[in-house]
Amino acid sequence: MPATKNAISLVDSVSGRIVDLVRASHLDRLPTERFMSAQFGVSRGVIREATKRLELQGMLEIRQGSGMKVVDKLHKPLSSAVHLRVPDEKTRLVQLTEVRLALEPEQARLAAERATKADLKRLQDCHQRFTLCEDLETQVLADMEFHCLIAEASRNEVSSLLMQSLSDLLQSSLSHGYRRVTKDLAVDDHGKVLAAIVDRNGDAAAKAMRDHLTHARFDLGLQPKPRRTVKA
Amino acid sequence: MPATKNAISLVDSVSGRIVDLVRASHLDRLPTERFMSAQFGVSRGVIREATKRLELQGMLEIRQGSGMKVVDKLHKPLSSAVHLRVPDEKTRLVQLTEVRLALEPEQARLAAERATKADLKRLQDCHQRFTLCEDLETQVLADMEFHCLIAEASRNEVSSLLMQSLSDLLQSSLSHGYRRVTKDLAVDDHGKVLAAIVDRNGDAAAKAMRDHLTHARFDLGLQPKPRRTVKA
DNA sequence: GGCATGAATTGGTAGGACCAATTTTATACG
DNA sequence: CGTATAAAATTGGTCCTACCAATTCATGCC
Repeated sequence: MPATKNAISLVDSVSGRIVDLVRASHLDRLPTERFMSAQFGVSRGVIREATKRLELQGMLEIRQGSGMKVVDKLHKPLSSAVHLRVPDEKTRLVQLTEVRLALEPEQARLAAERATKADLKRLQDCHQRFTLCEDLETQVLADMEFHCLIAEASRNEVSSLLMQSLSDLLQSSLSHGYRRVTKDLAVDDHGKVLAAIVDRNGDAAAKAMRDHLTHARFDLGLQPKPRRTVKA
Repeated sequence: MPATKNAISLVDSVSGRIVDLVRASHLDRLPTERFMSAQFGVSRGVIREATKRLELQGMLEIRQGSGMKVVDKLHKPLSSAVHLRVPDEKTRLVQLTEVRLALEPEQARLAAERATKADLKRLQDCHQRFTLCEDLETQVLADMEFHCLIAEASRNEVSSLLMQSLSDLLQSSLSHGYRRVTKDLAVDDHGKVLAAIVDRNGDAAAKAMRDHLTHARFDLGLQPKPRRTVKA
């Protein structure tokens, strides 16, 4: 903790205690600031700073007049970090797509190996929703949901967290006119990914996902950077 | 912003203004809380909450009595999110390694295509440092630095941000006795990755990195999950 | 029972006081 | 003049009280 050499600040201590409380109690709402201030024996200011920290970390949603709700949106911090690091939307989309091309074929491969029946059901339901939906906003949501479900089916929580963050970032960009209307190709591609997962064929799932993302990149008007031909 | 329906909170507004200030001025230190409170016309409490947010986002380091230093550690939030989501260290390491197996070969491939002369020099210097170092802590640092430099050389900032976060998380685990002493193999593997990057051979770089990470996984005693043989 | 209004509750903000850690300044000594 | 030490100033951390803004709950009316 850079703030002190040895002593831990009250805000640090209290935020840790709130995390423990949330984990131990499975509450869906936290007590009020005033109550916790009395219970923990600290000022309301310290509670505020601690709870604001947890809000930023995606663990709480805080509403004036309404209280604090416990949520699980731990992917939020990455979304904002990426936003801060790469403020330009086009650049960000290019880079996110490259990262997806690395990550998602492996997610699909692992999903083919690890998906439960419930995972497959969710994927199939989502695919059907995507196939049938008409408006752009619902398309974007179903499209991203399909990808997040695959990440979940891979049984890798870090990967899933990354995918949720990427999904948030992508939804913003895709809703801003970066999407051309080629839903039918995406539906076809998703179908191939899903079929390979259902067949437990990891290689096919990875290839189908790679093909899909390559199509999506073209669809979004994002060309890969030209290959360098000069030696160092 | 869940806190209000339409109005943006002062903390939100002020934190945005501080980000703009940091970006516009290239200051390495921020003015004091009291000064900003007067300048922005808000209470010190609001400044505190705003600056604490930026500290958590990896943009500031705050020290009592000393002031606020502007830093660029935007990867920090992901590190803590992963820590919150996957508290068990062994599980986390398994999952991080899987993510690395997806991400890093592509980073190496792109680095082979995009690395500048300066990138290559840094990689070579780092590799030499790794080769010559003796103590475990320096090994871990040089090892992770090599990987982060490759991510930087890929010219993808999102990827680089991810790698920095993964590196932080890994350093913690690797320093806790998860590492067996097989530095020579890692030096050999890094050498192969570097040679492929220098040769501008993306495929070879990706393969060398995949091989390296496979070795590292074995080295760390992390076995892949058994393949499922049952159809859905 | 549904709707409108007022009261209570809960988070948001302001400001002043005081404490704790760091930096700067002043003083003493060789 | 240079160095070490102490004191003062500065800067972040915490506490308290008061008041504002948004939401929820209770009450009254039709």
